[in-house]
Amino acid sequence: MGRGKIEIKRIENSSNRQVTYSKRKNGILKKAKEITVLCDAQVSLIIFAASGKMHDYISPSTTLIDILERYHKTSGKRLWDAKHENLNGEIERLKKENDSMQIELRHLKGDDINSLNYKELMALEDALETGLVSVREKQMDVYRMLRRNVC
Amino acid sequence: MGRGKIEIKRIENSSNRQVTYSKRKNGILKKAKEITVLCDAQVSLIIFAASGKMHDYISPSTTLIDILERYHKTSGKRLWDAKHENLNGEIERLKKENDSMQIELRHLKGDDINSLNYKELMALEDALETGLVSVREKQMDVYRMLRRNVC
DNA sequence: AGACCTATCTATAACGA
DNA sequence: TTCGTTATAGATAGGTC
Repeated sequence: MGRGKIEIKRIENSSNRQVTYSKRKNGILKKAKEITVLCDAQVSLIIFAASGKMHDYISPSTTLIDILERYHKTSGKRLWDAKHENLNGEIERLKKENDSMQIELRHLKGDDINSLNYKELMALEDALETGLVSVREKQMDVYRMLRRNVC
Repeated sequence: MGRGKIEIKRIENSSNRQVTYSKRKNGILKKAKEITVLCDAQVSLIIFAASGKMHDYISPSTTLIDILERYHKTSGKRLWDAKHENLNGEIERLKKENDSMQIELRHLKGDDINSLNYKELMALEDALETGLVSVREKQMDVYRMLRRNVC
């Protein structure tokens, strides 16, 4: 549709590609509006350029959500169901992580340790001693710094 | 584009409207495919005829879900229902909880304590000492139990 | 409903400023 | 780069079968 015929394959020259994108994007948007008016159609059109810029058109008689619901019903394809499952999975994972950290924290604070065996208690003691050593060293560092600044 | 020019307004004759719908729908689908190939664009196009029939095109390099997520991010418009928002909210909450527990755990183990001030270091020392006392008491309990069972 | 036809209209590729 | 401009390719309205 222009001075020369072009093959339908990726336009290698990036500035031509950009120009063509912009023109054709406007063309498609216009067509979408036209079919909406001419034929009582309901259109949802979302275009992302390679650059990341987005353009969209949703027929004014409807909403994107409405179209997606109808899409879901008509095609049977999952949209946010799958998304929901992913989210639920992540929540499960986070909860487990949370629980085990909470238990570990309580143990370090000396709570809920009745169920631990002797070996576990020894490991816990080690961890606490190591922590205590580090913290006391750091305290001394801070203390020395303060002294030096004062004197 | 044809034997006669037409105004862009609803086509009153229903059979003409249907025919025009079918032709233009094909035209738009073709354009969507073309811009995808020519310009590396990613398109999601869903069309409902007044009759309820659906047609769609999603660029093969992506998925509708992916496009909707990007749409959500780019436009800020909500697409998902309240449930979805709640799930996202819960994930955020869990992640924060997770992060703060992780930090607390590291502190108790004597890691990453450079940023703590003297007061915080003292509180940490207290916590560790309390924990250590509890753990050693429990160790003694277990030890006494073992002795009693042996003798 | 399609599928094909074709005169006409529209979109746009290439170019220029 | 982003406008206009213009020659041409492509889309399609109105038809026929």
